[in-house]
Amino acid sequence: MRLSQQEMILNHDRIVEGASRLIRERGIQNTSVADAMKAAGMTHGGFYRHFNGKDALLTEALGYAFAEFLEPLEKSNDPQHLAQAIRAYKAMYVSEQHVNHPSLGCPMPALGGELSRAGAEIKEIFSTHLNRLIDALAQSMTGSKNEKKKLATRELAMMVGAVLLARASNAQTVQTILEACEP
Amino acid sequence: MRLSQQEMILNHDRIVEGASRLIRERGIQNTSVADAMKAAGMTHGGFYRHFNGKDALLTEALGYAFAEFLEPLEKSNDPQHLAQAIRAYKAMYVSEQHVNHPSLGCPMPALGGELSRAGAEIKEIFSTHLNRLIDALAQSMTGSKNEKKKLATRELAMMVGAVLLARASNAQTVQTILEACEP
DNA sequence: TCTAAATTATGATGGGCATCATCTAAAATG
DNA sequence: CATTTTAGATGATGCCCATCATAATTTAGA
Repeated sequence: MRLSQQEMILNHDRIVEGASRLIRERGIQNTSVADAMKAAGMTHGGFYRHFNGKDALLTEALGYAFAEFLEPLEKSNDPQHLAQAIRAYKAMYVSEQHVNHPSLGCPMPALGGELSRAGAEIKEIFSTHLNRLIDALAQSMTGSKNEKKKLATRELAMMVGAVLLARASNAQTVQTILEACEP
Repeated sequence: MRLSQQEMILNHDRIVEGASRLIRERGIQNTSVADAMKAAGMTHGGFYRHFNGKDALLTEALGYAFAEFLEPLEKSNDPQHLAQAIRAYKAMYVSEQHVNHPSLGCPMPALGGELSRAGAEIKEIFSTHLNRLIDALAQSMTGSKNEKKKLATRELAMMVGAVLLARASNAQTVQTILEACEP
């Protein structure tokens, strides 16, 4: 059954990518090792050839989820269209699409609760990517450097909170939250 | 072992209150029926005399947590000191104390993630209390009735997001979030 | 006082989970 | 081409949990 090294790397990546979707969709605790392996088309047995344990998978999957979700924002290096890209990104964030499809969405509202009880390493990863997102959003703010970062932090907190609240609310309340918190 | 009806009601309330603390501290899934009973000074056996199952306890505990957390805000009926009470409430919300002590804090950042996967009944309870909190905060806003509610919703989303992000962040990032999101 | 009802404790059951030992067959290596 | 290495499959182990049946014991009521 042995695979080539290339195929093993592909499998590894498929496990991480699938796990990043599953944990955003169902939560970390509701995603078993067997679930993650099945999503990659394998059985649970080979898992420990790829990762030391579930925590190691979580670390990689969290990083992947952030990278995937931040990519469209950080890709737009063109200062011409930066403002427009940020506007579109915010609108996407505070949208019914995002509320209803966490598996491809932001890891922060989806996993924040569980990660609050995680270890220092995970919190470090979380903080790093959070600050990356804040810095990206700050580019479209006005004021001093500190002021821009502050405004971006406030707005991001609002967007994260809006998605979190909307996901736990009934349909009617979802609408009022999204309308109130549109960028 | 039979207790008086009074004592049974007291026991029931103690289970609910303890559970509301445990689930905010550890999460719903990390709080077992046995944990909740032990917190009330009992063993797990008698649980099903009080509740149909874990879901029934969750329903009551969530309602209790909201009631307890909203009480200090809604208690201040005096329009004289209302503005001051709301100011103090917001400051308490976006504080290191609140970030570090979820067991007595707001259920929304603590449980939002898990509740997003809960059933309609739970989401109804969540929405009801969320709207109560929004209405309370809206009293200190200016503008039309709709505008006031909108502003309160935005600010509450920001506060909830700030606490959620801070709890999953490293110590340094906690500070920048709290400073940026202070009311 | 004595019987019956009811609350809590004890213990069992069945299911899910993370982890690991072992097996297999195919790729690396020489 | 022969041997070694190893990715993944199978299956077992031990733990935790929700739920429930039954036992023990005390209050409520006759």
